[in-house]
Amino acid sequence: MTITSREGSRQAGGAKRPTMSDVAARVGVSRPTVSMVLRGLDGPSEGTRQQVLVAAEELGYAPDLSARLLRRHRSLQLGVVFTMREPFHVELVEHLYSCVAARGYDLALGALTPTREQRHVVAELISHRCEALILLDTQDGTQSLASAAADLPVVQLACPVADKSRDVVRSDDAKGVRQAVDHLVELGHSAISHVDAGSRPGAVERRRGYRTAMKRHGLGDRIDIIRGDYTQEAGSKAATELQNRAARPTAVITANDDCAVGLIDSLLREHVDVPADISVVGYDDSRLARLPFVSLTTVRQDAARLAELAVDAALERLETGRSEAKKATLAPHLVVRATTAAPSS
Amino acid sequence: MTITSREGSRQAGGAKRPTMSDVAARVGVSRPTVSMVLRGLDGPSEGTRQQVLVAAEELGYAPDLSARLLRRHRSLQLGVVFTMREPFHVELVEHLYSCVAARGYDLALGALTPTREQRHVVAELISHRCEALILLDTQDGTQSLASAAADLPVVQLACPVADKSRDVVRSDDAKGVRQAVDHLVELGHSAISHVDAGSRPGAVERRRGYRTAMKRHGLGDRIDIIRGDYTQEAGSKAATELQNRAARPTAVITANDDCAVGLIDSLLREHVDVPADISVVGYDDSRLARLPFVSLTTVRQDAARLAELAVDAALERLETGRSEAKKATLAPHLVVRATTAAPSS
DNA sequence: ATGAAAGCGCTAACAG
DNA sequence: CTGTTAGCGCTTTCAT
Repeated sequence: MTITSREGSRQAGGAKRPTMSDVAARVGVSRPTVSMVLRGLDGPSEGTRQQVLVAAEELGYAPDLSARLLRRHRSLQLGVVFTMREPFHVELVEHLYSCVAARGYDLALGALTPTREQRHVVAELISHRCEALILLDTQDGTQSLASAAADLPVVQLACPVADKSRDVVRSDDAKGVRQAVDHLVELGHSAISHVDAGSRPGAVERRRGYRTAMKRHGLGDRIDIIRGDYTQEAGSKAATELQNRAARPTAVITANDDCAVGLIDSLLREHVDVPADISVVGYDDSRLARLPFVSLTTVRQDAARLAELAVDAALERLETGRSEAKKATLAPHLVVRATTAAPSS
Repeated sequence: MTITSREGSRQAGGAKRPTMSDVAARVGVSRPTVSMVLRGLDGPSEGTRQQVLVAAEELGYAPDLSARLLRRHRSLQLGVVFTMREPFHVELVEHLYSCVAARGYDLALGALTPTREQRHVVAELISHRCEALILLDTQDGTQSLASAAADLPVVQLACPVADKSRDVVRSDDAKGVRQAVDHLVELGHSAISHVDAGSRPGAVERRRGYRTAMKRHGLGDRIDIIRGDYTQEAGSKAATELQNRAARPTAVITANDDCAVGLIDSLLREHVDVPADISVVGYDDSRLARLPFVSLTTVRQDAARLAELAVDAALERLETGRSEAKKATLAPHLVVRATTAAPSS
């Protein structure tokens, strides 16, 4: 076999990638045959199949997904809008990866960063022909999506927003916080504060759950909400605020695990002991909370299950054509570890 | 929705996406004209231009990147292989995003997760026709890339591996650790341990830097390396190991900031004070280290600059056809904060 | 300044 | 079981 001109002019970045025709030519079959072998369809005989696979391997053939997509009108990709800085998002995305893989789809990551806001990220995912969008954050509310993603299934994962037309998969955050309050009250606490997450997604619900639970225990007048965020820094700031007060609460329910850890660390540095001097509850049961030395009492969200439900919701729309919005709410549950104890009287 | 005129059965999702032909038809011009307007090329008159833009907007037209790529033979995408769980990677990726955007390229994220190893991730990026690869991790060494990415420019960012043909952009880790040792020695320490990152990328260099610096200070016989990792958990384990010893070192240089924080927190919980009882140095100067309540003495790597150099290296290969490997090494520098002090007694 | 035609790499539909 | 044909949505080249 003669050397083609292509293989001859091999340069940095210049080497042409082998195409399906190249593989076909090498084996002496037609393109469609190669296509079928590579996609694992049956039809081609075992002999051809082997030859094709060998040839593809030898040539270093890699399928061109763009061309495939163009022809098939299906990208089999789900777009995910998320924040890499948030560990819980990362955890969800990892689960999303395994879910979609098991169902023959793929994930296209659209990371929100300081330089890329939701509007931009969503447009990009749409241009890549994602078939559905899974949002882990709703940065500028629901607005910027309205036009762009009008025709696309959109699932909001763990970020409830008032949009009746959209699928929402989430944990019952109010209930989760209520469990935390119940736990603390049982331990004997009554001065229970809440460090919230301001206007971030989910914060409203957690705040409401806190208020409701406090009132139910007759502690309505002890309600104390400290403005925070889903970050360690916010927890640290909250610690400072607490230290500046005349009277410290005996327990704090934080916005999430990161916030809790920030709070605890700052307190430790000022020799305020957790849980001896103050009890702290996190939220998410992220990897962080489970670390042996953190051992945080926290409200567990089942990330794997949330991811699964979100993927199911998206694929259901795609494959069965469902068009009514579906809301799935999982029950969270409290995981008691080492950061909560009875108040020292 | 009801059945549309042209084709009866639609995929779930309903309305067919408008194509360039639709926009062209609406305005009454040809496809190429629309194409040029949308790409901002000059040629079309100002009148047509406006009409096209309006029509595109009204129809909710979004370009199909796959089709564009197929025709242009350029994806203008750089693939990034990284680990979402590592904060420093996240930081680098955020910088990469702004770098490539400024140069007219885009990023395709390939996240390594427990279910997706490097081999798979790289294959995926290649199938998406990325023009170059930026690796922030070399999970299974350099091997699995050999065949797949033979013809693709590959830049290793902050993960030096012995591959002479590849571009490498990194900090001089050995030097960074040396600065940390120097600092501690100046403070009066001599029992300085190192928690390393085992076989993770970069660990070898940092270990070597530690050894060299210790010897240079005549502390060759005090060399003490504790096996660790780039995680808070590893730091915590190291703390446990230290506590089990007869004599504790007075200072520890950790694998990275996460590891340092894990170490510090575990020590704090056992009422070992940092820096009073033991000094701790991190590595990376990540967001974590800069948090006011952490205020970690650490070795700063210039993430923004590293990202920039990596993108430059990749684009240089693509655009100028450079083919010799290029190694760029930045000088890190020590940032002294609150976790180091003179040894007590 | 604009249009017509060709074709990128692949797969669906049909022929043989 | 395998080959032929056509065309996805876009951009390039060339003609007008």
